[in-house]
Amino acid sequence: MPSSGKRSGSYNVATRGRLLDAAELLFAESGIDSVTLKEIAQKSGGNVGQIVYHFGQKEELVREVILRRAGVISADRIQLLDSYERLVGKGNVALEPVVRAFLDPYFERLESNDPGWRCYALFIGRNVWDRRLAPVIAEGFNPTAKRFIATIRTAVPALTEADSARAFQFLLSGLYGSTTNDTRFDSLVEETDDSGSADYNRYQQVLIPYVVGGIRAIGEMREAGA
Amino acid sequence: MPSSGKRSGSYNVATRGRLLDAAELLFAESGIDSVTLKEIAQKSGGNVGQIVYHFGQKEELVREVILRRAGVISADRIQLLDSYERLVGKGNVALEPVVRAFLDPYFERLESNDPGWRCYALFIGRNVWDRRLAPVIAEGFNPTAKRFIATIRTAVPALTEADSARAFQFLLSGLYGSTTNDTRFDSLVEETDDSGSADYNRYQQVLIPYVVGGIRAIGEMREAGA
DNA sequence: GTCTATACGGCGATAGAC
DNA sequence: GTCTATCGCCGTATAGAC
Repeated sequence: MPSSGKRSGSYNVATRGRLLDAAELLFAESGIDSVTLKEIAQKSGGNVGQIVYHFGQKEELVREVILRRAGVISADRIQLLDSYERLVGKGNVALEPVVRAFLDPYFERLESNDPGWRCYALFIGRNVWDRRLAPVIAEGFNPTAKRFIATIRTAVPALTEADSARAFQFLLSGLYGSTTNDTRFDSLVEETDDSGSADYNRYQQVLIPYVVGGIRAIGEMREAGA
Repeated sequence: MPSSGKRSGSYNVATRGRLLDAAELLFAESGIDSVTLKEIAQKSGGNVGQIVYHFGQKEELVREVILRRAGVISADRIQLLDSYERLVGKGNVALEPVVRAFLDPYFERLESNDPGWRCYALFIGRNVWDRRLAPVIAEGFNPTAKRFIATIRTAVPALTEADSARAFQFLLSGLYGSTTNDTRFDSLVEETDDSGSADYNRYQQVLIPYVVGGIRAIGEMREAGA
């Protein structure tokens, strides 16, 4: 990487981006392992050698697919939380705005024009708990996660630190369960007038009260002395 | 399949079981695709040919690993729900016992002597939303799921059918989030005195109030007119 | 009926020609 | 910076031993 950054070559950056886009799409459709490097190359209009050149091995390609958008979404979340804490004071946070600061940016991106975000959500949701991805997931998301775990506890002081971490894990599970699965939901609901496959908005509407109510209930249990 | 069932051969059933056990363990450790047939065969004390003979292809082996225990856990859940409904009357069910009827059998098996159940839970939790597994998962779990979705709605009548289905999906997500992830939880909690890696009981204690409180909150939102 | 031995096409990864 | 040749290993299929 000599002088001009993006320019030398102009190919470099563009090719990387196209390869990442293609990989993201195909990983979302079929999972990491079912997708071959050849398919990714074809989808991007390139060839296998380019992937090897730019990413070395498949694992690194996966890594960059994850981290590329993880940074963006994490910045959104932190920015919202910062703004809110500055307005109400760090010790005066309420639970629902904190939960919204975490969830809203995700749903907002899902409804944006860039369809890559929807692929990303499918891919991430289906692979969050994959052992092999744990280091990358942690690298991309743990700093923000720790911040939110601490803030949830400030909002609901009756929680222990472990309670708050588990509550956050439930929050994550609910989010990924909402954004990952179309087909199974459709097969569980008879009436079809409500199940517009990718209608994330409907999930968001029930997920937020669910999470807030759930976390409050844990706090109430602790206050009752359990 | 002629006369004697299990006997001709005694080998047949035992080999099948060993292969399924080995596959279950390895799938839980490393995921379906990372595990090779050779590894499964070695772990079971056999060879690749046995797998091909008994299951034809890897996909069918996966299928039988899933369905073997799905039937057992589903029967537990239905039996508990039936008993409860008979005692209080079908129209008088309360939310928490219904949630418990679904969650308790799972946690109970997790704490049983058979470590296969813990492998199964890790495997299922990491792969519930896998597209390729959707048909098998539906085959094994949907009948019970539909029953619980309907019963949750009886317990909280303010829910729409779609609400109840989404609530059930959150319930599932929370369960699988609890039983799937050791490492990430550990990396999010500083103090180590509470995080005895596989302490499912602690998850169960907070998951039940969380789910019940969350579903109630959705119902209250609907009653408030949203 | 149960299992072993062997062969085949396709994968990810590597090295090196252009 | 791009592409081809090659390697070892994978899942699968099959033919035949017991």
